[in-house]
Amino acid sequence: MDEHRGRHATIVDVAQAANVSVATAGRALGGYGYVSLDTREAVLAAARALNYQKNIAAQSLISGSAKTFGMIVSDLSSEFYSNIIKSAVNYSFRHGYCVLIHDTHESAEIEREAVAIFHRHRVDGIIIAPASMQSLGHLREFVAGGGRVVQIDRRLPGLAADSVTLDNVRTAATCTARLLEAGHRRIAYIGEIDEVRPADLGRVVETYAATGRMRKGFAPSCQRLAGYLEAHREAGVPVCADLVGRTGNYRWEAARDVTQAVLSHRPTGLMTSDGLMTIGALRAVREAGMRIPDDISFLSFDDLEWLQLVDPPLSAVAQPCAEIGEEAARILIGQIRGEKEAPRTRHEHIRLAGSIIDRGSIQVIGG
Amino acid sequence: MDEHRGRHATIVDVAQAANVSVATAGRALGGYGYVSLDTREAVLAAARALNYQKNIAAQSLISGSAKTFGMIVSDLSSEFYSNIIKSAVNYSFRHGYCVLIHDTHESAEIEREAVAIFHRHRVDGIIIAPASMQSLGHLREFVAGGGRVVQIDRRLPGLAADSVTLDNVRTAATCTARLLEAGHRRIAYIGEIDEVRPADLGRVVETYAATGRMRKGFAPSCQRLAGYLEAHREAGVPVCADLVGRTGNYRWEAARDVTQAVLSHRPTGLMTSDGLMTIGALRAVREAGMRIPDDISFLSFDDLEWLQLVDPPLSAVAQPCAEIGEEAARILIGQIRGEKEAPRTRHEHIRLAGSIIDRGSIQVIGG
DNA sequence: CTGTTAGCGCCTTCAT
DNA sequence: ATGAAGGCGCTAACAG
Repeated sequence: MDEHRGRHATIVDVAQAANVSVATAGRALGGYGYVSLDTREAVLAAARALNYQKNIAAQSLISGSAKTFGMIVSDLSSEFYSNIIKSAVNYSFRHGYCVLIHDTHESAEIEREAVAIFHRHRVDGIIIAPASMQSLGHLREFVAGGGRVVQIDRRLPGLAADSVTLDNVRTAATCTARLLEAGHRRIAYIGEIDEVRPADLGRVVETYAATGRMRKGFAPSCQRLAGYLEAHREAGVPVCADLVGRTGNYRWEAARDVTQAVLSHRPTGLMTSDGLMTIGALRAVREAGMRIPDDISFLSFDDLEWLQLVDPPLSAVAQPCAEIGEEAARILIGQIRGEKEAPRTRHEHIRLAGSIIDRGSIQVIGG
Repeated sequence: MDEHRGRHATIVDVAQAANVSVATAGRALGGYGYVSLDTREAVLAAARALNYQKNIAAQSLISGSAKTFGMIVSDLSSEFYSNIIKSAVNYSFRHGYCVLIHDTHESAEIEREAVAIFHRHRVDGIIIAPASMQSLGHLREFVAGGGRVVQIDRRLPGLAADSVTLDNVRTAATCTARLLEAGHRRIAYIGEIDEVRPADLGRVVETYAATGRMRKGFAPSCQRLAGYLEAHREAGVPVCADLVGRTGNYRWEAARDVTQAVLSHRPTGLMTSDGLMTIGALRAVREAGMRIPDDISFLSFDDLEWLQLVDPPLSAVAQPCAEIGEEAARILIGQIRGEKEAPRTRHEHIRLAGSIIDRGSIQVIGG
């Protein structure tokens, strides 16, 4: 009658068309149990003729799995996250999983909502770049209720869940070492560093120089500062606190202003803590009329597409986005497979290293 | 026993905890039918205590709707699509829908797979930027089976489905008019234009000049060429076929080479057919040692983030990504609402206009 | 206002 | 190798 909508063929329809029982049709369609070759083909033919598509909701009700992952990031359209999503989605699909996605705009409240909705969809796992260090109750609850979680990019220390992150300290140290090896002795670092109070910054640097110790902090810009300091220490090069620029907020205008100030202390090289800082720092360098790499060497943390399009192209350290996405999905699938008995108490924490893309913006100076 | 996984509270658990029947619990939880205030609160409290989350799979089995959309694009990580996805996802969530996503890398085969899987998930609709003009059988079948489809960015003429696209002709005409108004009489256009054979290009331009008619073609670069020609005609300015650069493929290196050749015909202004062409064209302009906007005015079709970061910043026409995504989701939701009886034969085709972002790369020359 | 009952589409024993 | 029957978690008739 009025079945112009939602008139999907069911396994019953297929069974009737093929003159078999629903059980047999189910076996042929689902690839389980015993079915004779002839019946199987008859069923498959009937299914094709009816354009039968298995209803995953029904399957999920029984199996408990919707063959679906949820993915939550703070900004879906950023070059970084969209690349991670792309690889995670592709990997998941190749392994039979769909991906539900959501964007929180860094709102913990929206994140909590997203987790709840994914829970209602009974996703087989959530890949998430947590929006907040504080509010993680919803994730804890999800995990406590048996939900699988893999954190990416950011890792909550208080959450019992796997993670795939960049090794910020090591990668920043590698970057710094590259500049040091090129002969630079006055290297500027521009970052948010909001976990360290402005008044404490000088002391942190000096303490590190004296003891080789510092609280690494959780924020990437702090961990990367640690790498910057470590590389100096290993090379036996003292750090001048005036060369560490702290914006305190996440705006490129602040990075421009801070860089402008730092430039007056005559660095010969400069590295940033991420792509946004790169924008501000580059602008300040240009406004100061300095030429890259002749007047100053430039190394961007985060490799964004436009870095190869500016003049001159800028060297950068690229995060392994594709790997991060794949690893996260791989871990989830691994968890699902390996859950015959083990209740899992230990967690996997993968830390990947970034790789430097050399575009010639680092000048080698007199060794 | 071994219920450390998947031990989700069900409506039965909640009903028992609240000492009511499942039906009553369902009514309280689902917000339908009559429930007294006291019972409702008791049920809700029990649900909260058990961290009950409704199983959407079960709900979907009855209602026929999983409250989910599917979204398929050819490149999830492109600035263009990721912005569209972001807005579509946000709009959908705000209206109670989740979004499943997939990336086809322009493969029609993967697209067919994605549609099938989304069909199995019984999505309430698919938002898609079709990968191929030819292969659309899977979409036809999906629509024939009662599936809802909204096309974005690209529109298949042979598909009975709504669409949200950019008005390429009008937008390109606006761009061209902007250059013409600035006094330019020799405006280069760099595009893929692969639907027109190289040998035919001159004839197409001349035919248009003579008759005001041309086959607009389906590919964006051709429709935008049409707009370019139309604007010239309206302004009474003749087009020189030598200024129309055809790459024939979608690679920035080709755009660079073609632009290099076109520059020898001394254009005073240049516009591209999209972001990739912009990369090649910009490189050619730089390599030719020409200064923007003094030696040549530059207008990019597609506004990418880096255009404001190069020196000098480049003016561009921005596609309304956020609007495209929202409109697509809005149409889908509208379709769902308006399907009491109407079997829908007419379809909605929304064509949005791009807007020019002026960054000063267009020089006004002697009027 | 509340409880009982019968499915939605599929998988899974258990017979045959 | 195949069929019959029960149930996953929820909603939608019905009664009461």
